[in-house]
This record gives sequence, C-alpha cells and structure tokens, in this order.
Amino acid sequence: MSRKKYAAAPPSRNPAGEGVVASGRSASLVDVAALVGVSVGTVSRALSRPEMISEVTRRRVQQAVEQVGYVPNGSARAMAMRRTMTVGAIIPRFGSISFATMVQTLESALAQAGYTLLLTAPDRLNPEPAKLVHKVLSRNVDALVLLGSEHPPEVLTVLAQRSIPFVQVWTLDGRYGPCVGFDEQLAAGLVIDYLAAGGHRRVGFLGGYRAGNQRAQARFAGVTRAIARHGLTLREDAVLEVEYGFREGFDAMRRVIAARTDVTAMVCGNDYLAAGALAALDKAGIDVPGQMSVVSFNDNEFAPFLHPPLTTVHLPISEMGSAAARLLLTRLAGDAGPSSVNIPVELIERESAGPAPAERG
Amino acid sequence: MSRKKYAAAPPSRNPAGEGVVASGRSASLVDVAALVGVSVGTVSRALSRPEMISEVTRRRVQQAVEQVGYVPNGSARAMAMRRTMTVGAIIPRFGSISFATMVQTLESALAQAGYTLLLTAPDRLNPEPAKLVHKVLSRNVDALVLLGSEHPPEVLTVLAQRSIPFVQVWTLDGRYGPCVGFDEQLAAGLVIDYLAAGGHRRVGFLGGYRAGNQRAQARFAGVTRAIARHGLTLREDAVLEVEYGFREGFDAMRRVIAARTDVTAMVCGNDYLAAGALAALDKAGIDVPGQMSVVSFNDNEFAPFLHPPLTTVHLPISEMGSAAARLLLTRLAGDAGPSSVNIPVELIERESAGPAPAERG
DNA sequence: TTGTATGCGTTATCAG
DNA sequence: CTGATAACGCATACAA
Repeated sequence: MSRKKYAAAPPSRNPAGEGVVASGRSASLVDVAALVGVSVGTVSRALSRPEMISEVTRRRVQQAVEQVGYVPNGSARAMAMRRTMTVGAIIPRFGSISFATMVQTLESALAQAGYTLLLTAPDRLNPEPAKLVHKVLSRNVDALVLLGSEHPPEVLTVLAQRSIPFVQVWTLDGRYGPCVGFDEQLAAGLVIDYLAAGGHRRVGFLGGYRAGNQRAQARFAGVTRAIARHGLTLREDAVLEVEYGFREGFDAMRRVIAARTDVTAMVCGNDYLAAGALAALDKAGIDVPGQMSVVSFNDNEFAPFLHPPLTTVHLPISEMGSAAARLLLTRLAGDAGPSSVNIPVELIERESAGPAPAERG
Repeated sequence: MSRKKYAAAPPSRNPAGEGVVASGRSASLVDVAALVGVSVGTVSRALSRPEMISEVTRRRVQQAVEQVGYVPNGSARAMAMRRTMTVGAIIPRFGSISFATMVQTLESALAQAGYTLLLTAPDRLNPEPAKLVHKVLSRNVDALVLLGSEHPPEVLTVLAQRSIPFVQVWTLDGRYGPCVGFDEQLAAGLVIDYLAAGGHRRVGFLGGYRAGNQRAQARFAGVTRAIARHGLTLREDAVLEVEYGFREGFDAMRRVIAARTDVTAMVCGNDYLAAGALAALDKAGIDVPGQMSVVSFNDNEFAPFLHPPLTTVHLPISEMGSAAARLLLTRLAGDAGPSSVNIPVELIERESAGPAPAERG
C-alpha cells in the first residue's frame, strides 16, 4: 500500500531523481522518501534524530538527500515545531553607525547558538511602532532584541502579553523587561569631573538631536547635571543639537567658532561629532588642547587615531552586544538570568584635552 | 454545520476572546473566525483582499482581530503562498566595517518593497560554504545577496539550480550571475596616475590581507599594474599586508617609518588603514604631505575629517547598496534587468597628498 | 459575498 | 526501528 502510494507520485515529482533541476518544485522529504523507499517519517528522523535510525537506512537517506539536493523547508519545520530559531532585532536609526558593531556581535553570538538574526528597521516614512512589532512577530521570531530605548511601552506590553523573550539594548531602563546598557549619567560625570579637575569653568556641548533619542537625551542630561554639581557653566551659545555624523560635527563646530564664545572645552555627544569638531578646529588654526579641549563619548574605535587623539569615555559596544546575546540565550533556554546588565565605562585620557588655558604655564 | 463546528472549538481556544493572554497559544485565523462567526476563508480574505469582502464583515473582522491580538503566522503563510518576502544576505567578515553601510542601504531599499533582510555571516570557526547556503535556503528566502566576491562557484551553482534570484555585490565578476561593484583596477589607476603626476617615483602600499579577499587582491593588483604602467617603483620594504583597521594601519606605518625606506608616498588599501597611518606619521613628526604623501581607497565617509584630510578614491558604497537592491527587485519581479552594474568612482584630492618632496620649491 | 476543502512540508504521536 | 497519520495556520480554487 504505502509502497504503492509513493510509487505513484513520481510523474509530477522529479521522477529521475536528478536533483532539483528536473522538476519545478524543489525536493522535499517526500521525494527523498520515495527515492529511498521508506516513509517520510523515517527520513525526517534520519535527518534530525540519526540515533533513532538504523545505520543502513540512515546512509541511504543521506545519499538520497544529496542526490536530489534536498534542503529542509524552514517554514514547514517552524509550523510543526513551533519555533524558528530566529531572533528579531528592531533597530531604529541603523544609520547611527555604532549600531553596526552591536549587530555584528549579536549576530555572531546568536549564530553560535544556532540562531539567526532578522533585522528590521522602522520605516522612515511611516514609523508606526505597533505595525512594526506586528511585522516582526508575524515572522515568528523566537525572541526579540530592541535596540535603543525609544520603543513605546505599547510595544513592550505586546511582547509581554505573548510572552516572547526580549531584551532591550542600550538602555538601563528595566521597567518593561531585561535590559543591557551603559550608565550614561555616570559616563557624563566622568567627562565633566575630568574637565573640572583640569580647571575648566565654561564648557559647550555638541550632541545629537534629543527629540526621540533617549541616548542623546541621557548624555545631555548627564552632562548638565554634572556641570551643575561642579558649579561649572554650560554656555548656551555653545550648545548645539545636530545629527550624529562627521560632517555635522564639522559644521557645528564652525558655527561655535564663528560665535566666538568663551568656552575652554567642548563636550561632544559621540566620536563622530568630535572628529568633525576636531577637523574644524584644526582648519581654523585653533590649538587643541592649547586653546580648546575636546572630549567625547566613544561609540566607536577610532578615537586614538584622530588628531589629536580624542579623550573619551569608552563605551565597549561589542561587550554590550555579547551581553545582550547571553541574556537572550539564557531566557530562550527558559532560565531567568539577570534582568539588567550595566556595562562598565571608563574615561580614557588622550591628547585632545588638558588643563584650561588660564591655568597653563 | 459550519457554524456548529466553529462553535465547538472554543473550550481549548481562548473562549473569552480576551486577547492572547487567556490561552496558551496565540490567536489564529480560526479564533478570529469563531469570534466573528464566519469562516476562516472569509477572515483571510478580509485581511489580505479587503475588496472581496462586504463592508460590514470586514469591519467586524477588523475588530475581532484587534480584540484577540491576532498576528498572522508568517510560516503558515509562506507554506501556502510559497514565498516569504525575505531576502537573505551572506556577509563574510561583517567586521569589515564598511559592509555595515551596505547592509543599511540594502535593508531600507528592500523594506520599501516589503522585503525583510535576513543576515547571515559564515561561521568563523567552521566556514563551510555549502553548509551556509543550505542554512540560508532552508529559511526559504526568496532571493539572496552575496556580499564580496569570494563565494565559491559551488555556491553560485546551487543557487542557479534552484533558480533563486541573487546578486553579487562588491564585485564585477559577472560569470555566475548579476553583480554590482566598483572597477577596482580603475580606482587604483586613478590613485597612481595622481601620484605619478605629482612627480612621485617610489611608493609603498599598505593593504589588507589578500588571502581569500578578492577586494584586497584587486586593489593590490590594480596598484602594481598602474605603477608598472607609469614606470614607478613599488618598494618591497614598504609593502605591508594587515587586517583592515585603525590600529593595524597605525602599527604598520610605524614599521614602515622604522625601516627608513625612501618612498615619498604611501597608498593605503582603505581609509581605516590610512587613518591609522596618518596618526603614526603625525606621532613620528613626519610632515604630510611635506615629507610623505598618503592616498587611499575610501570605503567610508571620514576621509575629509582626518588630519590632514585624506586624498582618496571615493567609492560610493551606499549607491552600491541601492543599486543592488534595485537589481534584486527587478529580478524578483521577474524582469531581466542589467546583469552587471559598475558604480563609478572618483578621485578626491585633499591635503594628505601633494607633489613629491624632490620637486618642491 | 461567503463557505468548504485541499495542499503546503515537517514533526510528533501512536501503532506496529 | 519503521510506517501511518494528525496537526501546524494560512491561501486559494471551487462551490454555493
């Protein structure tokens, strides 16, 4: 009976067994089974639970698999198993280049555990958060990584409802679930402490747009707070808000120079901005740090290679990525694990900053 | 009959209709149908072909959908429709940071057409190409993007066999299928032409490891060829092969300096290396371009902001990304389109290069 | 306009 | 160890 059934199939089913070329469809378990002369169940097991299958059958299956070029169908498998081994990542502003480092470490850490990363960025034109989550969920991801902290609570609650494991990255706001990030307040404190110790009294700040960007907000807030603590002054005519980027930093610094403010130090929101700022100062013939100190938050790895090398708070992004992956994997394994991971930051002093001019010589 | 059938389901099926929380499973079409009192087919159509459904039914379905928090199951949909709206990307050395720009533009261009990008990097420990393709194919991607040109023919033939649309990016080798890339030979020519015109006679080259990296190979080959054409000399003691990266460029340039070669210009394989090299020259007190010119291939966007601003061949990576996306989309639409896209490159002269020292006033 | 029924390719359960 | 078969959730051709 069964034998006959399989024997009857071929006409539309790649009868020659000559790989996928012969038929329009690509080979499935049925084809392999037919070729070997066993049932689909046996083939399935031979592939995913070899120990349950006799040596000979297993070998014949193996051979048939290669002969027809069988590749398992993930969708079918997902339906049957109710899991996809896929982790979705929602990445606002992928452009914020440092995210790339994150994604990279995430991808490799997850891959080691057999998971694949599914990237999604909000539609720039139509960034409806609810839509986005639905879109991702409809791909049947087993878990989710939320990059950045501006995901609306609405999104988080949906995830909680469906009890989908998730982790927020680049934030320490653990109200809605596990998170991993830096203490931006502390980082800002380190920067300002350093400037204050150097005798700086009046500083400027060149940061990213704060609207809708909690990271930028946190950095700015941390800086203003630390400045208040030390009794320094944040000069309003040297506070700028721009896109993160080399060119933007360059242009912004030019404006600051043109405004002839009396600050002795500029704090930059990230190293792209700082690189641009340094270039602008260089071009204007302003000595760094002789006339102006520059310090920055370091999202990337090129601070040592700028001119002069940039003093930064180092934020180890790849460590954040692997921490996130670990957190996610323990949760996928059903364990609880920590709900919040604070990646330590560190001030690294380089030649772009020094004592305030008034104090010199 | 039918009514009764649906009515019978609830006990195990989220009877309260209180969203996904009530039952263990998440809501499916069946749940929505039961709630509205129509068949699953109707619900399916109401969602994906609204014009086929009466105004009232549609509205009631819509409401039920929200009530139970229904999210379509992509795997099931994929099985039924035989497509996933997913494009796979195979990305060797994701670390080669400039790839990130590519991925970004790809993602957004594909997203606009409703496609999602599935990232895959070869397993560093076990980079078996065949395995990798199988892994990606088993996710049922509709198409594939191959980043870099070191994908073995074996991989390409598998794709051809299964007639899966694909495009190779960052290569002009169109032997196996459509591709989009830069003419690295030409780019190298531009650089050397420029140096030759400036009177340079002896140059060095600081590039990426060539083994298994055709991009690095092409750049080196192009440089040596152009050098021969102009009758210049490539000083062997100033030819280095390292990882692409800031630090690597820095260290390598230090070695060149220590070796006291007599080159008047260094050609760098990419701008990360060049940035490191510039920093090393700066630290060593060697004037650029007074004593040494530096030129580079520009994979990124920071060349203008280094010190001094770096003269480069500009390789517009994001254009390459969008070109790749366009190529893929036309193919997914069934059209033929071009099989090879050559993204134009351009030399951009900046202050890191000038006439050879011997020629100066 | 709506209902019904089948198929998509696997896995898992339950018999042999 | 192996075979048969029922899910899995959705789209769609065919009926009504």
